[in-house]
Amino acid sequence: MFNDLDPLLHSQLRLAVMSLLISVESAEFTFLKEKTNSTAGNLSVQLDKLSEAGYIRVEKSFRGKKPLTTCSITKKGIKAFEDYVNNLKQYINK
Amino acid sequence: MFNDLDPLLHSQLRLAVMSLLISVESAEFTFLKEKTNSTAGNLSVQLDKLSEAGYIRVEKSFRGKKPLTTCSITKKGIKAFEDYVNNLKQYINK
DNA sequence: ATAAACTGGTTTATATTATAAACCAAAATA
DNA sequence: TATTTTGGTTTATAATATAAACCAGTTTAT
Repeated sequence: MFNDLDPLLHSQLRLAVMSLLISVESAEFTFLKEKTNSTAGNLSVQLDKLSEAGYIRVEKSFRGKKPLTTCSITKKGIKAFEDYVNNLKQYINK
Repeated sequence: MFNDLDPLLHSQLRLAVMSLLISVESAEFTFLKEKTNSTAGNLSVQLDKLSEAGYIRVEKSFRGKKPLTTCSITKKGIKAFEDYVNNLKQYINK
């Protein structure tokens, strides 16, 4: 009846991040921070979790002299997101 | 862009309970326990939270000699569930 | 009749999570 | 050169989810 929801994705901030990343090639930390309306600290932690799960790729570089963190979704991440959405439908389509 | 998701509903077990209750007049504790595959303790706690929020009504009676807990969704609960589902769509419709 | 197991839960403790606050290095600005 | 801003990370705290322990009463087996 109710499939389990991937706990990693069943989190408002991480889900918002994945939702953004799934429709772009890559996104910068500051872009994600602004779009999700999150604090930098919280975002940093959640990106780590998604990254450790292999759902996203996080690349650190520099733009000019400033640090630049760029994120992109992985194949595994896309699959996980799609599965999550499918499972979720069992809960919300009465 | 992303509306906040009601934290009370953004919980696998509570969401499953609401999902069940929205399509029936009322449901017994044991029915909810079985359908959601939850432990009694966890279910008990989560029903309390939904009840305190005014999202469900919990009635305690007896069937024969055994205690019987019966739950039903309230108007407020229906509204909250519908709002939650609508907000959620922003996250999952890329 | 009495012990053992089961029903229908609640309460309490613990692990996990989310979030905020504090911090840091470097760069830009006043 | 002091102050603020940028772009974050780390650490501490609050909130949540979950499991484990418990409880009152009932049924079943001995």
